[in-house]
Amino acid sequence: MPEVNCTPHVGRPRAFDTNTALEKALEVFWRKGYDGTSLTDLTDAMGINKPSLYAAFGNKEQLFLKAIELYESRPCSFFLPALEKTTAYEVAEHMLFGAAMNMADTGKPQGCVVVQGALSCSEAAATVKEALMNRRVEGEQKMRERFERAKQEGDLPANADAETLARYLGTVLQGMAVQANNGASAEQLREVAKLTLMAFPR
Amino acid sequence: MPEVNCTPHVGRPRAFDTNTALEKALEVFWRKGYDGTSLTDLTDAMGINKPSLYAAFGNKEQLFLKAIELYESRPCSFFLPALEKTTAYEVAEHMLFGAAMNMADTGKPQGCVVVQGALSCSEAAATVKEALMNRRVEGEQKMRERFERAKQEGDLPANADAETLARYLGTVLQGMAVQANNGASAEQLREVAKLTLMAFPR
DNA sequence: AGATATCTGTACTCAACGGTAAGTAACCCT
DNA sequence: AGGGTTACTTACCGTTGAGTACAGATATCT
Repeated sequence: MPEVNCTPHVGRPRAFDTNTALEKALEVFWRKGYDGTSLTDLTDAMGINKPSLYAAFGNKEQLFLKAIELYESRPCSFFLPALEKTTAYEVAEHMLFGAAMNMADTGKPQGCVVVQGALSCSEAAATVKEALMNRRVEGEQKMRERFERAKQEGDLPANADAETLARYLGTVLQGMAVQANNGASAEQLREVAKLTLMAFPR
Repeated sequence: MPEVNCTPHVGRPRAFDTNTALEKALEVFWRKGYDGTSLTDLTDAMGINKPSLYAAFGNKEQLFLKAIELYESRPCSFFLPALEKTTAYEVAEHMLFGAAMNMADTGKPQGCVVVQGALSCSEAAATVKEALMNRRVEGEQKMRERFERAKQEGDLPANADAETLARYLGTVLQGMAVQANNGASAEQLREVAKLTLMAFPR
């Protein structure tokens, strides 16, 4: 896998930090979506020229995919940490409250780039759309597996439907992204989270 | 308000049906989003040339807004009928099951154009994005008012939080739109609907 | 110091974008 | 039948889209 941050030993050194630039690109894609973002939007935000962008990241599509990777691996990401809680209920709890805080964070664009980056899009964005869809589906798959484990460990009843519980949570999380775009506050999303948990077996 | 379907008595008659053309435009916007849809996409689908489109609908933005109006007023729309059910629980039930059927309908684009038409978008789409956001928020407002009425009528407990219940339902409905885009079936969405209703007071 | 390798900025390509001018075709009214 | 009005078709406008050629700049390696 070609590393974004590999610094060659020869030649003129890069005048910008690729990770910082990638963060900037992520923010633009997040706010404007893939189709709504132009290369000019990107280069303006990243503070570089087009040839530098192409040399460092390939093209618009690859830049987007790298930005998504960054998004999911950032320390403030709540998804994977939530999965590691000790019971299924706690997993759901941390997932929902983490999302509430994260998606309504006013220091970043609202919502979730994996949801809103390319939900409906042009044919040119088909690859990107599919990549995002796969991430959403995989996220639910991980929750499902976690809940199946919980059934074996006994903290979910044996008759619980792990698949539907995962899809239910996925639905609320994705809905929260839209809510955040509607201007919902973190507190309002927490209220939704509490209500969501009332349908979750404990 | 200028009516789309006004047929003047003089001059050459229109060679296409404006409502049929609007349906076609709606379908394209629904699948591709506002930014992802080009005028060529539209004229191809509508079977007309650009000047006809501009003469009949104004411009791309106005065409989109008219398509949304059509979307919400279509007979298959489930939202307003659900509001008229006799109890709050039945309202929620019909809302959720209606959405499950509607959004996963394979005869149309998946999801909901009000959610995915311009969630993240360019500055050129700002007006359209705001219009969609307002529709989503107004939908929740209508649910909230319906639930407040239900409290007075006694079919919701007096201590129920109408606002949060409405936002909860809105969140799940919007999440279902994303789920449908993920490829979720109507049956899978119905399972989510059932689970959602478990948190709803009856 | 010189050769080599990489990055940067300017200036460009060409296609697609949203939108329109102008001439022709088709209808109603008198 | 002819005038008035509206719509359709073709060809175009200027702008912006993504992507690149090329020359100059700046580093390491020998």
